[in-house]
Amino acid sequence: MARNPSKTRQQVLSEFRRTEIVDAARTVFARRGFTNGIVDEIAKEAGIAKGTVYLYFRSKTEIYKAVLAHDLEFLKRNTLSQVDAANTLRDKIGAFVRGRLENVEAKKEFFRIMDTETASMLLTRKQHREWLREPVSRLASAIAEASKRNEIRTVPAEKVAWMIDDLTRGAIQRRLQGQENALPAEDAEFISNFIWASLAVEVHR
Amino acid sequence: MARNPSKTRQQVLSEFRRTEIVDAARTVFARRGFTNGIVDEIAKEAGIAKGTVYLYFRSKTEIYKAVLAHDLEFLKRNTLSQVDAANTLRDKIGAFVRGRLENVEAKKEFFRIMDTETASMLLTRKQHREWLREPVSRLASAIAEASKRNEIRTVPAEKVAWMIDDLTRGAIQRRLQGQENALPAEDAEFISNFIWASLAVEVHR
Amino acid sequence: MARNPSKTRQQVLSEFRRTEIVDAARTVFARRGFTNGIVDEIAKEAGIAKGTVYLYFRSKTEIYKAVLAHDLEFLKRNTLSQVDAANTLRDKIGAFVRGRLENVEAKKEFFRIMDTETASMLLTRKQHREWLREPVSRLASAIAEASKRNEIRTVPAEKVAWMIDDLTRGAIQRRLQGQENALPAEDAEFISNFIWASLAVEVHR
Amino acid sequence: MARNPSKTRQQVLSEFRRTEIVDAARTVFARRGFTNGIVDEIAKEAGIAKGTVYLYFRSKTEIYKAVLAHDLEFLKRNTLSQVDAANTLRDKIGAFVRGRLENVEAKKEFFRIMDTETASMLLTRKQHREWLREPVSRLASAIAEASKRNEIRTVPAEKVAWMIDDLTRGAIQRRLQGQENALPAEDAEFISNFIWASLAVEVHR
DNA sequence: TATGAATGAGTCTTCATTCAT
DNA sequence: CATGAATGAAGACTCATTCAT
Repeated sequence: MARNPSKTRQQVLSEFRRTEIVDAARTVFARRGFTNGIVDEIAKEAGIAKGTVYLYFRSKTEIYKAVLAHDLEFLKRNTLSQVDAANTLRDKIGAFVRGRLENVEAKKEFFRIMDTETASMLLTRKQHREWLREPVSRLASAIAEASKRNEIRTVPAEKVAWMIDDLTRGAIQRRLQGQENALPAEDAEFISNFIWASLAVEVHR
Repeated sequence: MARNPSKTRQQVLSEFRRTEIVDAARTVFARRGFTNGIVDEIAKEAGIAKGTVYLYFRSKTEIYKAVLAHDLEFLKRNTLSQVDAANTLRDKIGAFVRGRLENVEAKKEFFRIMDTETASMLLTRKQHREWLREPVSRLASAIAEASKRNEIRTVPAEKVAWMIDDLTRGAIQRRLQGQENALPAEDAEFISNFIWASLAVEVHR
Repeated sequence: MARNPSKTRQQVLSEFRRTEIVDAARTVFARRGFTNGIVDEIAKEAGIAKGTVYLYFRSKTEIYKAVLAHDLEFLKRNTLSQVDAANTLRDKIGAFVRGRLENVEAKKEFFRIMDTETASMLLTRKQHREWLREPVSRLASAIAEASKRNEIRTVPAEKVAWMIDDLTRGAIQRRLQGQENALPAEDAEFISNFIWASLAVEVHR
Repeated sequence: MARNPSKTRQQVLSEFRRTEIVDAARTVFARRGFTNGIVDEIAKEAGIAKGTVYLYFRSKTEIYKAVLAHDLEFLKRNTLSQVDAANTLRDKIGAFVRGRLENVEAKKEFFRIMDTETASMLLTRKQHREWLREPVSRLASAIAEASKRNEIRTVPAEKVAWMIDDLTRGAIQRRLQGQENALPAEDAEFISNFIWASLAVEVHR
């Protein structure tokens, strides 16, 4: 609420510009990919001049990284908070899948960028891990604990967590391609149930 | 088996060159992606001059398509034959997953190319479908039938088939990133079991 | 006359650059022809970088067209105004021939380009007609009228007009080759008289 | 009739091939111009392999020169013999103009090549002069003599001869462009008469 | 001789980045 | 800070010429 005294007017303005550029870049990169996404087009999309872009970013690659950083950070936070908010493993899995699928429509452009050759080529392995791996790890922990509590059968938690991620990614991809017309929530529900059915199976015996 | 007598020495040589170029291109595209894979580099990799490449392919794009066509065709045939050879649904699922995972080491470069934005942009939707969708559809049919025969619970066959594909792809990706050190067969086994556990569940009730 | 207030500084500068490039291109194309006139050479001749050329013209062909458009337009206007200013047919013929010959020295490069295979291949037939044909047609009309008024013998006006054009072009070519050392005016005078002598002949009977 | 003993079988064959190539080249150059006339296309047109072309000609340019040499030589001889065969100046002029115009249909390709930037750029000034100038000079001599004999008014013979050449060229060009549908002989007749009318004029007074 | 596959120099064109205003 | 004109390195593609067979 109170004006943060550490941020000067300049800094606020500067960050605002960076955000504008990142937003424009997201749109352009989603439309054309990294190589064909032209700086000029980003500038136009942002309503500024090409040169201005270079006042805020060292290079086209930096812009791209900024887009990824911003969006992956968002995705990470978002997923983490939703997973953390759920109490049972079943709900955590549901939260993970639904959380992402429900974001697809709103974050189409981001998801389109994510699955790109360039994305993985430009990020440090470390960065990539941190962003993508952390939510999965959180899920893995929950799985491990549930396993320990015998709520589910014994499984390699990490691996299963990644599999949940795989299923979610696949669903997202098909959604982006217009190959899926069910509601996101339904879709998520089905995936969660499918996973749960497998995990819970031995316990039910 | 029998030597095709209609193939002249020329044709054989010509096909050999095409193959050499496709092989070189696969390596280069896997290393750099489509845009950064320079024709000159492909030529060098193939041990020929740049101009020679253009004797066999009209354009860089055509080379890329040829790589995909060749490898996807292989993948399709391979998967189909293995799936068809299996008798039960459980085995078919196993064959699908294992068939792909066991290929990863040998076809690393191809799989690296596959998951690329460019791949889908350059292929006709028709081709893409035929290659990627057909094995999945085959699996879907088997699922549908097993469902009808009450071997598994009732599920949307197509969707589940795609999910199996998703899980396989994810496993392949982690394998390519060196994130997985289990044997492919073990990995495949786990995935198949995981799926089967979910599908078979209600029948056990 | 009045300075056009709608032209911004930018537009003026931009038009200036275009003109510079067109001028440089004229020189280069006259020296080497279209195919051998390299864009880089045009740029150097204009004292700018190669890339800059492409800020003002979409392609080498467009530059070439611009040269032709500019020069043919000038030639057309120039010829038309001089022909129109003359009162009698004899004077009109004289104006046509002299008008062009007197331009040779100043517009050497342009005339060198004009007689090129490429010139006609790159222009729309429509454009070509408009520029080259219109002055000839004007002359033809004058001939037709003079013929009707019995100032000259009866001749196919259009054909004779083209013949006057032929004679002028030939004279220009020889001039460009240094094969002619008479003054342009003298040369023109001789040609006009030669034509007039033929046209007027039956009237003298 | 008798076999020329100085020509070996080899030489005959060799000359035959050269002619074939020159013929093919004429066709291709007429179709595409020098720069766009590809050696490969010439070879195909001649029904031989590309490499073979280089057994007979050092370079593409040499082929082009050979085409010009052959055709200009033919044109020169043809014109000279027809002009020489005529007795009066009037007939000589008629022979010159008609001789060429009647050849247009048969030698379309050659005439199309002739009026090309490249033609003049590749020929030595000397060669060009010899071929184009000689027939004109012959005409000039006839004019000079007729002038001396008072059959025509006094004119600069050389210049008038070139003008006759100009008119003929113009007529040919329009014919090649399909802009003229009169018979060649009629066309030639009109031009000759037009010239003669001018030359004879003062004599008639 | 004849072939035609191979070569690589030469050109157009694009676009990330710089810099004078 | 903002601009957008200018730059030039980089890359796809063509085609005259060579050369092994």
